[in-house]
Amino acid sequence: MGTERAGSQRRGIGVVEIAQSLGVSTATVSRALNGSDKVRPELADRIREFADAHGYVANRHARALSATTSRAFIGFVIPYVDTPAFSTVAAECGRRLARDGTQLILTITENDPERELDQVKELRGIRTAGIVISPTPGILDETKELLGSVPVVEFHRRSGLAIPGVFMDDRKAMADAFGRLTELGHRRIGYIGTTQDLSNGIARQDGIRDGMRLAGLDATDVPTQLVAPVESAGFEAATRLLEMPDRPTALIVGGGTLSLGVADAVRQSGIEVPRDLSLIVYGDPRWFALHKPPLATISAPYDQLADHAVGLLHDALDGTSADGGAAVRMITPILRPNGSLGPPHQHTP
Amino acid sequence: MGTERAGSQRRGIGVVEIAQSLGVSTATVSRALNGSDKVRPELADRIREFADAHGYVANRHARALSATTSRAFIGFVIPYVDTPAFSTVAAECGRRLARDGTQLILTITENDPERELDQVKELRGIRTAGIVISPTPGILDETKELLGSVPVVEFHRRSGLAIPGVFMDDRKAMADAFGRLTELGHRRIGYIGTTQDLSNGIARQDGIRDGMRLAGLDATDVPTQLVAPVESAGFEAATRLLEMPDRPTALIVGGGTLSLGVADAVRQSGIEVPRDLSLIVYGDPRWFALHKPPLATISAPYDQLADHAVGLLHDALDGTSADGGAAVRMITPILRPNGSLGPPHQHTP
DNA sequence: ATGAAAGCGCTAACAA
DNA sequence: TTGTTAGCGCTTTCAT
Repeated sequence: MGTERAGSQRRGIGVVEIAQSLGVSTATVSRALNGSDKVRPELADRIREFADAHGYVANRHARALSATTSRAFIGFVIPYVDTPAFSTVAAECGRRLARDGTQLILTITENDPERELDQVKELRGIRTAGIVISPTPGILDETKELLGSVPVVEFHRRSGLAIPGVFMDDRKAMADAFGRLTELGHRRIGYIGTTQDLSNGIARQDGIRDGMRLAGLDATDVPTQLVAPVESAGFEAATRLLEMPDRPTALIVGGGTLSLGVADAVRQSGIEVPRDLSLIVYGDPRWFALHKPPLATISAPYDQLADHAVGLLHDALDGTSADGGAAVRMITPILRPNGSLGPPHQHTP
Repeated sequence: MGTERAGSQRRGIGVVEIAQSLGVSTATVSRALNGSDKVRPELADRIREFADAHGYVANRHARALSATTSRAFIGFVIPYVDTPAFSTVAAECGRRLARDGTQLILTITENDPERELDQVKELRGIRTAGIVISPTPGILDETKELLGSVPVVEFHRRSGLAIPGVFMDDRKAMADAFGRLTELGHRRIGYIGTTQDLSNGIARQDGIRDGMRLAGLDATDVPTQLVAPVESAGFEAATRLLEMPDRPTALIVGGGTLSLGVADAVRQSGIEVPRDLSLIVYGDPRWFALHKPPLATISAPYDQLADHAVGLLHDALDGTSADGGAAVRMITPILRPNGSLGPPHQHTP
């Protein structure tokens, strides 16, 4: 109590202690520890050994403060961490960056532009070498300004800035899915998606429109429900569509969380899938494999996205990319057909 | 090209610039910015205004380097970020800590003790004020040593160190679930869980044993499969149990990922639930609501766990807790009965 | 190949 | 209440 902790090391050793113990200068120690080739190999080894033996851990703050050009940290800004679309990408990027000794700093905005601004400020305070971000729909101008001054890569959502990014080609994916249904003969197809605020909501609806056009259908053939991206909203939207007098013979859902609610509504309605209704949902196929029958899903290969994100980030850090043309890469989600797909059933009028 | 970026601020301003512009000392600026009450309010306001207007962001590294006692960072070490058991807790803790201006640094071990050691070292290098960790089963001695010298809170898994922690009382939860089945009349109950390596695997199996004892059953009544915590293993384990000549009338699963595989196997087996088999799985009820019928789940209230973790962390940081008795808090997962539960069906011998 | 010394941007004694 | 002056622990010229 109150007595200093006995023993050799109170708070770990630093370069000075190492230098003194070995009778060299701190400069030499620093060079050896950073693998400079300008140190006698034998000496360097001795220094590293000593450091290891004494559990030396470099103070990141000191290092970052003196060395202006450090890739010690990368900021990662996402709306949620409990959504696979974001968490999977975060995990993958973290893994890949760890190889270079770069530490990922994860921050969560919960789609709040104010929090987003705070986070980005904070990251600038940490002097992260770069930022990977999935911006909030209402991103603040001040945030944009801040982002303008560091290497940035965005994913899933667009900020409107001319910066490199990786995105899901949801438009194409939805058009493909729609096409699959029309090929099966469906002419009345319900769509449940998210509202326009969310940029992928737009793309997905655009995809549906593309599909309609291609099949020669118009808006009256495709009853649409745009709702908030929550489970209950999906449930209600599906219920509304299924209670229509002239109800659709197929349903496409444009959102992972929505899909859970929709699947539940379909189940409770007692409508038989795929005999009386074909169903394509959006999200992780593993989840929807539980459904009876297993549901056809549009699923996104997040690891690919992470790959590209890290690649673009490296380009941005190295200043490889041309200033003018911000690289944009698209990943196309995969349609996995399953037991929930079939031709429309002619029910008696 | 090559020309310095024109304009007033190259890399943002610092305390010196503010001090010079306002004709005060850096100390005064620092005090004003940190809300010290020893600055003339009017002056303080003027300083803060100026700082805001010029987009001042404190350099965290400099701050951390000079101020030894800072709560700027908390390290968070978990095996996976794409598993709700960890990601949900991380998100909650992050949210709660953000209120105090504490930044959470998330690191992923993937259950690799070497990576864990690296991460913890790294966190020490960042001089995080504390660490919240869900240790790997094979945690290294060196890691333990490092953890001994900072405020630490563990959750979900135990390191064996005498440090505060929050855990799920899986033992009790499993015993309760088992009890529910025996109350319904089941005398032959299959258990599918994870191997002993994972500390919660042990607790869950212990719970099953408690339930057996209470119901007067012995090991031969409870065919058990201990497997790796992956979906396919769950599928295979369930298949094995369901193909037994004297097959169980009920099944309990002790793991979220396992449960997905088990549910799938049950579906494919064609066995009718709950008529010929009662089923209790572990995990998020939303997932298993998709099943037909919706499955009874044992689900863990992760937000509560996060609450306690943050609480314990604060205690540890404040040195509130007595050195000897490391606080341990238990959270009991909730059994949500559902359509998958019923009395055993007497099938002809 | 090595050392001496000057910072990086901030906070914290100690003076005034 | 404000200013002066040291550092925090490291990297990095510039000498040697």
